[in-house]
Amino acid sequence: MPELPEVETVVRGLAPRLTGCVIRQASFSSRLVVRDDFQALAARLAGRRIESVARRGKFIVLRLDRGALSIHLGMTGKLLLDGVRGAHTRAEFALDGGVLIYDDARQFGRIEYGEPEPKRLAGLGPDALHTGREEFIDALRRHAGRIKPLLLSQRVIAGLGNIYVDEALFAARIHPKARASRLSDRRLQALHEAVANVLRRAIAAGGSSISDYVDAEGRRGSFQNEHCVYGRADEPCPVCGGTIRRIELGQRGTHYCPRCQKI
DNA sequence: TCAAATGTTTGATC
DNA sequence: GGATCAAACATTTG
Repeated sequence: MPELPEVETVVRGLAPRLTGCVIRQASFSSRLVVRDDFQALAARLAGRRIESVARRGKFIVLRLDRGALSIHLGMTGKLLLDGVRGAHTRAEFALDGGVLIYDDARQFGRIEYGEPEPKRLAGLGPDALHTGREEFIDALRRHAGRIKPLLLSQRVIAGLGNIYVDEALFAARIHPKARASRLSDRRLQALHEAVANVLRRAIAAGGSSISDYVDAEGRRGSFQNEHCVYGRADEPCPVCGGTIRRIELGQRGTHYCPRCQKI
């Protein structure tokens, strides 16, 4: 569910409500989501003040008066302000300004604490939304692989997932199997613009809700209505009228227009 | 019953 | 060191 635009939407909803709040009590119930000792982590968090709420790639980062907490939503994670606890609630944070519920059916999400920050964040590449043209091109050019798996790798560029990679490649008219090292400057510039453009539009729409993504207040996004290729196999291409195809690439469903996107 | 799902990690192999 | 591929995690939905 959550790629950069969805995580950004959640962070924008949380930041004004959480900043300055104090964590009164934390509790956890999933060994998969929380790998640390529950009691020790709860003890560490109790009494901590939330200094800021930010996004890095697909991670939500709560900077505390000591250390930082990162929350990755995985595939089905939801972070709900004053939400209702349910069968898939995996963590709860009692704050002086409300309750924050972490709900995650598949438990692919992760909650980690670190000082000064969780180790996981160190391996992230430059953020897809805040990377300049030069840095973006440079990050991709260093690799010989196919462009789609590269864009999905969070070490190369952080924040993109299956939906927005397919949409950006379509907008830039680049075939998902194209080799990054062989794309011209012009085409990589077009890709950089397409990535920024699709992400900005998706954020403006509150993200994409394909199955169950909701923001911190439980609201769905609407960008799924603007998808050109993702989830539209066998439908006509909005640009050329050809048929959108779905293939498998890097173990992920991949959608593209064979007429618009040539290698 | 089977396939697919907005993600990431790990290990084998070339 | 890279790149590629498969499998794994666990659950829901069509």
